[in-house]
Amino acid sequence: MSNSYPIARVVLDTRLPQLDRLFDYAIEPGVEVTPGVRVKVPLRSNARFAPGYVHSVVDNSEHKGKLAPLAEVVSQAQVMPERLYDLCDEVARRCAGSISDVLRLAIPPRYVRVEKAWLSREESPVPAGEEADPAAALEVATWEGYAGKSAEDMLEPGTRWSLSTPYGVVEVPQGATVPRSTMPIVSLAATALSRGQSTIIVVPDWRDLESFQKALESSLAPEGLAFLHTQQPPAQRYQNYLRTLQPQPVVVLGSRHAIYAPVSNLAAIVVLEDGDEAHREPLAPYPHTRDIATIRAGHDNAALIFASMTPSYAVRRWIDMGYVAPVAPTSSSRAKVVPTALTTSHDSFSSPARLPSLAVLGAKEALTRGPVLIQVFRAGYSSGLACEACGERGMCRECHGPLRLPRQGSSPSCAWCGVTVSAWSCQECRGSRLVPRGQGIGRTVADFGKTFPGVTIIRSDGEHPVASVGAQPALVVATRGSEPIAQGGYCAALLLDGPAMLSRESLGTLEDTLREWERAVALVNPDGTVYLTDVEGPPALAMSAGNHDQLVRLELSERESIRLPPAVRIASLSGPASDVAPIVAAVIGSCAGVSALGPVPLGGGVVRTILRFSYAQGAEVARELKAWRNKLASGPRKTAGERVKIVLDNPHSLDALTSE
DNA sequence: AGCACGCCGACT
DNA sequence: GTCGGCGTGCTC
Repeated sequence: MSNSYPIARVVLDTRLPQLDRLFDYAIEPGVEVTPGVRVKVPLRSNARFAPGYVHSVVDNSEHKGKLAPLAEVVSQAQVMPERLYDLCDEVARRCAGSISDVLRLAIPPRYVRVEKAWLSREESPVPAGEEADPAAALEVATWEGYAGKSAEDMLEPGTRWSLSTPYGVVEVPQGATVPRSTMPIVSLAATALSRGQSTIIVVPDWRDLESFQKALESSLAPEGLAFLHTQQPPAQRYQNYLRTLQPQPVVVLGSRHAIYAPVSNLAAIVVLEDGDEAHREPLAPYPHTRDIATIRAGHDNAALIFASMTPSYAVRRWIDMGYVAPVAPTSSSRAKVVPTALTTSHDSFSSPARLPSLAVLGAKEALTRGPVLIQVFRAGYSSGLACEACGERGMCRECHGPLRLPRQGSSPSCAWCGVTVSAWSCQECRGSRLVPRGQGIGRTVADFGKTFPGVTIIRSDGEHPVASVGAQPALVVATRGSEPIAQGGYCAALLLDGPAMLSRESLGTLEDTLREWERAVALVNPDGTVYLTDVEGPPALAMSAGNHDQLVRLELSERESIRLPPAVRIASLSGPASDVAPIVAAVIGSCAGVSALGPVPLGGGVVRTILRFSYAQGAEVARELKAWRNKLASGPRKTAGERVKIVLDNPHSLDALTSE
């Protein structure tokens, strides 16, 4: 079979930013090449071959000069459809990164046996269930009242929503208990599926994966489901990826990478808890699910749904701008939240379990009926400086960044802009001495045993997570983010270590803390009580009222005035000072209104500068940063290996000196 | 990254 | 006179 279009435009799978463009190769007679297939191409020397994907097949080339022929067509599987290339291209441009880096996140590694079986699937008989209605019986996941919105309204193409998920837990037919928050999302996905359309659900972590998997499997036929997550065995991941290439509608559930699943008839993208750090990709070019989802919803004209107990700062900002519309359950039954101050004044640091008596009494009473959750903060967090007199955080006058002591006995300096503070005075109380803040208190299970004698204690933490517990009375001590789901819901919860959580030295502290509290509250029965211990002021008021709007708006307006994300966009540049400085100077020079924080020395001649710019300037700044990065990559080899690392829009860049 | 081309010091 | 140092630049 000869080819009428003899030229293949190829995107190379390489880590070299200089090669981040399409290359033309001649297709030799008799070689069958279709867009999206994996190929091997010669690069500079015939001896070496680079892997790549065919972007398109054309009949003429812009390239002056002789075209080398494709070395090999790896397989006929069209794993990079044009729509996926277009999505990855825009993601790369937004992050000032290479498209091949993004493609590497989107397309799982090839697994030959799986691919061969998939390519010959037409020859194998269709499974009996395939022709059955994929959106079979939906008894549990019915659409509960959402302020006059129907599931159909939410699936309207191009609409954007912030969906407040309901509290509590619910039992699915197979007997598993899942958070009730899964229900409206499963219902939306089922509605789309019954109309012959696909949905992508991206969740932050393994607990949500498990819950949603159970909820989806209890409502939908397995033919209509595809799971894509990072901890999957490679064969299974590739199998499910290939499944999403098929035209049949599907509900894709997964972590970060699932957002790229190349389904062709996308009705909706659901991002669960977009404020969770796990939605940021730790590999270059560090895209965030929220941003990829926004780009993709635009490309696919799909509905975009940010589902969470409480909106993230970024989504709150979009709500206030009118970019997304908030929807909340008509009737929400949330457990009562009672802030309880410490009533005892004994030495809290040596006390075995530093608990207010009201909370202890409440927990003891609840333990006669069922499980009680105790949420604790994991030990070891970055401690900063605080006013010795009033405990207020030590902040930089110039940019409101956290103050650090670079060396013992030296003057404090700002971790964000590097300014050294010679004579500090507290803005709250005029105190003049800064002292290091204390570390979190490591509480042991044995400590709780003393306060609650004779009670079964179950521990769940990041290293040894427990997914679910039964309905029997037990004290479930869990680090934040590792709370098991209790059958029938918890009868009560104690949220401990609030002060430690809130004093974490990070831009995301309040947002993260509110989210982690609410997710614990959501696991408690609506008729249960949550004791928020030792927390006062606006956070305590917001939690007891069950409404964070005012608190978050206040925080956002402050960030607006001091130019911090998400009110502005940021780019973090770290690397040798001799490389960072000219980039910073050039970007500031050519894009009016861009300002820099830093450079801050990171040690070893490496510095970091944060650029701040408006959303309107984003595309221009990203383009310029990418051009600089490519220029440096092909520059003198002396500095290679420690090139400049560019990370866009990661508020974490502002957190610690050592991060990134 | 590789692997070319390219313009200055000690060698058969 | 050449052989070869690796600085700079390109890869269809």
